[in-house]
Amino acid sequence: MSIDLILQLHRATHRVGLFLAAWKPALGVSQAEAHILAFLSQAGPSPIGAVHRAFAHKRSTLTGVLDRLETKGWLNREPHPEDRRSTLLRLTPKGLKQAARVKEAMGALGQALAEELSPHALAATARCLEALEHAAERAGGGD
Amino acid sequence: MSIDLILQLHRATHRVGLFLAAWKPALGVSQAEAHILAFLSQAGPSPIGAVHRAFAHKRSTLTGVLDRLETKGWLNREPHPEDRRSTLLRLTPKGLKQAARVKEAMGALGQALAEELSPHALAATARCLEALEHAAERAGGGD
DNA sequence: TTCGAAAAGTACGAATCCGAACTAAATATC
DNA sequence: GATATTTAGTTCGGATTCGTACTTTTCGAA
Repeated sequence: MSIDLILQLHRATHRVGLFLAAWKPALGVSQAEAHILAFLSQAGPSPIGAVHRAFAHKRSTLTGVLDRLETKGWLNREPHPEDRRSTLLRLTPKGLKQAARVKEAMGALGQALAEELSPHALAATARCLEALEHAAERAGGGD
Repeated sequence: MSIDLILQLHRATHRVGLFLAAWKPALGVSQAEAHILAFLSQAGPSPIGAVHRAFAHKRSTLTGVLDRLETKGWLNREPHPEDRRSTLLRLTPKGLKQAARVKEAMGALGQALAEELSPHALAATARCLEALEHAAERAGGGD
């Protein structure tokens, strides 16, 4: 029964958060901040909208998180060269260093996962999550 | 690479939230409230600790959510007959009705999922999420 | 039996997140 | 070419969540 799958999804999400919070040496970032650091370090400089689509945060939430990251000196907002409405987010060297630490923590979790599950099972899960996103989006979760 | 899996997990979680928020007729409950209603209607009267373990919310968060549900008349706190430290949560008839609506919405999402994925893939995902929980918990996410 | 953890919850202020209204630039329409 | 719509992002006040400290009860020993 797939209601359980949804409940399980949320439990797993919370536990990932607890794991990152317990990581030593302490990361000193909230979960949302960690995600955005990891995302930007993989995707390179991106407009805010791309981050929004990547995580489905509320836009106003994103503004706040980005403010915090900018205050900490981990990223800069710069004008988008091709669209004056838009803002480009770029990690600073300090931000890149911090992102590396975040990815290290996430990688450790991935490592632990890989010890328990086959690559095939992991790939199946990625597909399932993707399908879940699509299903939720089509069925009414625009924004 | 499994960092992406973690980022994807959060995106999927957010999208499920958007789906539930967009459900018509409106549910009028937050995500956390919806989860707890669904859980209690499946598990029956439970102590707060069981709900805590089921979702890995912070305990203080749980107190607030339960306060809201109690104010709305959807659940009661009653003393646990066998442990005077503990409190038993019981859905009221109104709460059960509300839980049924929540489960209907979740079921619709599950339905959409089932159209895209085989039962086998869903089962693989459930196992993977379980492994993820265990990995995160063992590796440092106690509470 | 009594004393020291450990477990179950709550209280409260701080941090975070969200909804609604807003500005500004790009695009479509007439 | 003027105007309406869409897109990108922010602001602000309220709702939610969290961290820390606290109370009460239970359990395990000395």
